[in-house]
Amino acid sequence: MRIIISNSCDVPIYEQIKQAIINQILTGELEENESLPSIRNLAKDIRISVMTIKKAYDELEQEGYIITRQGKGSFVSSKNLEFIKEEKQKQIEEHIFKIIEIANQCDITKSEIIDLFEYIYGSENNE
Amino acid sequence: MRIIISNSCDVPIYEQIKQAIINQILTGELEENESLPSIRNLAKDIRISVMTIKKAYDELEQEGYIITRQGKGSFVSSKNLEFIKEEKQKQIEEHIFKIIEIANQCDITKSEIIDLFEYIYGSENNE
DNA sequence: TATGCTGTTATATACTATATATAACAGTTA
DNA sequence: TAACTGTTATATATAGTATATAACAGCATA
Repeated sequence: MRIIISNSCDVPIYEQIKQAIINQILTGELEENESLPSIRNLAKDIRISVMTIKKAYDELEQEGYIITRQGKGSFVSSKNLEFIKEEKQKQIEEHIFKIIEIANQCDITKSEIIDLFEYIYGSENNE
Repeated sequence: MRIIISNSCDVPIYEQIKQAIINQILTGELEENESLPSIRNLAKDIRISVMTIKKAYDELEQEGYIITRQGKGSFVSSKNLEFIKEEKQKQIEEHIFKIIEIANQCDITKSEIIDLFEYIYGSENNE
């Protein structure tokens, strides 16, 4: 499993691990029911405490991304694609909230934001 | 000075103070060269330690929003508002890049994003 | 110059989140 | 039984946040 941890970053290690795994689930790099590395192995791999991995896995389970069984291991939970799309839409909504918050601070108008979006979208997607 | 602090929020108090003051500068509620409340008065007003106010003011000075002089007080720096607006626009661009990245992962279309934006913008701004 | 404002610095304490290490415990499978 | 899984408990360390207090220093003015 490819997970890169930054110690200089102010995001907690367990959070970085969570995000890396969520990302791999959402992109399909990790498939439904696929087993995750054991907490001990992953801890050894990326030279992190077992407890830190456990904390990441615990939160992933609580949020419904994985299922953990004592003695067996952890597995990507079998969720439908619609759920994943909803999760992504929530992420987009978070960014939109932040954009509106910033725009309200400095009189940037709705149409200015849409223009900016259209411009960036166009150059990103070669339209 | 109207500053509302939430203790239940996970954003540090000094950060909430910073954001409140930046907001007031950007909206013009605090004008250039206007004096800010003294750290002791503000601390008393909102029932917060002087040191916490100082930390907020220190960071505001480091980021160029205010100027502090021992014995005199703190003042809104006479900074080009256009510069600040450009900084904010860069922040918005970063969010747009991330939105497009997420959208490309799961076939969310440009018009779906714009619809979502219009919807959220409308409910946030009571249009 | 004395008073009363400013901000500054240093010290001590406290709580929480994060991260580590270690050991013992418990479930699963071969 | 052996060798994997995860779980729980304990202890320790560090950093960030927040508080309280006291002493120090600059500025303005009566």
